[in-house]
Amino acid sequence: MKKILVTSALPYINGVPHLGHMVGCLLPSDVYARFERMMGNNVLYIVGTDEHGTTSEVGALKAGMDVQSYCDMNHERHYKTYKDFNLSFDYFGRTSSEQNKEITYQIFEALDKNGFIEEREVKQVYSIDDKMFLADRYITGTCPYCGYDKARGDQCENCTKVLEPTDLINPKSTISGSSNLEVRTSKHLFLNLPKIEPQLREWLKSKEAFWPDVAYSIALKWLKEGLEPRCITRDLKWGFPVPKKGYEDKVFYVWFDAPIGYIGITKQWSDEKPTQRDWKDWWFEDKDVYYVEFMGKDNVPYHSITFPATLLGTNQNYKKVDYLKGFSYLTYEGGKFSKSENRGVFAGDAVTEFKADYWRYFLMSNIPESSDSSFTFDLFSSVVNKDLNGVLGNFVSRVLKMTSSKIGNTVPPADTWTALENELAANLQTHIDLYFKYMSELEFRKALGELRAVWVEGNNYITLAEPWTVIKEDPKRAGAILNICINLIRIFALLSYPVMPETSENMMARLDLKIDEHAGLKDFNVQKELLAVKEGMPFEVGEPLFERITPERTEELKAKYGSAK
RNA sequence: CGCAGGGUAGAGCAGCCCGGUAGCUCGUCAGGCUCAUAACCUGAAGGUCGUUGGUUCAAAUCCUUCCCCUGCAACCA
Repeated sequence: MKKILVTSALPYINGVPHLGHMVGCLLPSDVYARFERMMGNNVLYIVGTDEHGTTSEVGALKAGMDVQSYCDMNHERHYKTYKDFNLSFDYFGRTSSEQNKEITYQIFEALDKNGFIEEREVKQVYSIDDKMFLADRYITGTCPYCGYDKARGDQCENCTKVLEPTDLINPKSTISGSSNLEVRTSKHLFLNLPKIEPQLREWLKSKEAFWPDVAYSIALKWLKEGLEPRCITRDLKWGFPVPKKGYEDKVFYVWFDAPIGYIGITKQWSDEKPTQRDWKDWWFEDKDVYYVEFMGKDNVPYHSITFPATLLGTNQNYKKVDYLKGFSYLTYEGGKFSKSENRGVFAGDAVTEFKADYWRYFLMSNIPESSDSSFTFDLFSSVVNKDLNGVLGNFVSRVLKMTSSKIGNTVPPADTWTALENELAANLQTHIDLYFKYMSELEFRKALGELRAVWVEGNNYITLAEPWTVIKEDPKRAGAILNICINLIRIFALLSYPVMPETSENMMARLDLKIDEHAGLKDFNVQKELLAVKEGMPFEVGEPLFERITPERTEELKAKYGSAK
């Protein structure tokens, strides 16, 4: 039994998660966690909200709330959304927790003691009316190059030139609109990445053969361009106060404590049952843990460079990522998801239209693994109607309805296998072996392709075996064929569980069975599994597993979610 | 010359690392079946593998030119 630690990039507290966020880290991490549990492994799956930073402060200000209550409220909102998608995390924590504070301090002090922290003076824009330092992007003005009047202090969106806030003509705070700004000097702490680089380089090299291209090449790019010391403190109120003399009025930069949040949240989890759980069993290199991280490509530099460097710099043997699964982006009907423009499907709305499993299956089978991919309702409808209804749902329906009407509502007896059953078992075993292989290698598109191929084997078998013809001459043989088919339903349910947990439970319930979510797929052998549902066991036909999506409904959805450019 | 990823049948993807009959799903067309959800099964048509030049007996695959899409460019997360 392997110990597998799974984390998804922590969604930022302010954001409204859309399908792109779901598919870009949260959903695949859940599918993987469920799969590895089913394989009998000891999985710890950690998610939570990333809460610090200017954006929450500003968000709270706009909502007229204090930051803590604002984050409390949004934390609940995120939690509910992910529960609606059936994410099976062991703990949904917060980067603002006491536990994370404790670990952040511990790591910081180790880095400081080891000489990886240095002081530097930084010039920054201060807004006198807002009484705060402004991050570059919270300053707008006219671009000196192209004259665009909404250029941000970090970059002009119009001409794409990278800017300094001081380049802007007529700079203003985007928070209050005030132009009462001045440049002030402030002392900050930096993590000396160049000093850690040799260790980091060596560690990263060991991942080259294993990580997906998207991840490794991005990490390498940063090393090639040369690392620079990275500022880890901010002049803000909302965050962990810096425990160092002269820095009492500053907090840690959100990107310093956010990834440490994986550890902090694990401690939140273990603090709930301190006699049974220990975060230290998961977070040190000698604990024999396999650690897999999921994230979008924008997050890769932080997880492949700065966070590992932070951990390496402690010299405390903290667990670092073994496999970094980076994803590209999902675009929406050819453009970007945008809450402000009301374009795209947001996670909360998605589950009001269709149950989570529709989205889970669709997103996993079209996950942006090698390049960006596009969500369209045409494709969504096609996948739901073809794969879920036509292939899987229809198989369950035809088998149970036929058995019920021709034989009765108990499982008919099995019989000696013919060449047909032997061939079925052989084909299934081939696809299932590949399914397991691809799942454990985190090749989701390929894995989902094999899952679908497994379902097709069912329809293929029943077509070739023709129980509707055989029953006229040989009812016993027809019953044996249907016995195999009912066993196939159970097998399909077990295999589909990581992707579509609700549907799997529904399928199993029809056969009066339950899913074993721990080890249900361990030592899976088709020959044996095809005999699991025994003669005489009762079953229910039930309603269709999925609803079809009509062309009219597809058009309605497109209109409702703003697909028109 | 900023960097990275991508450009393969009408659509969406695999194959590229380790050159050697271009594969899968949807869609289209034809056939089969009638247990089932206008579904299921089988077969066919459809591709000068973005572009230029090169290496090689042989290039989607290796090197090179240019073009297009996406993301990043370190104080937004």
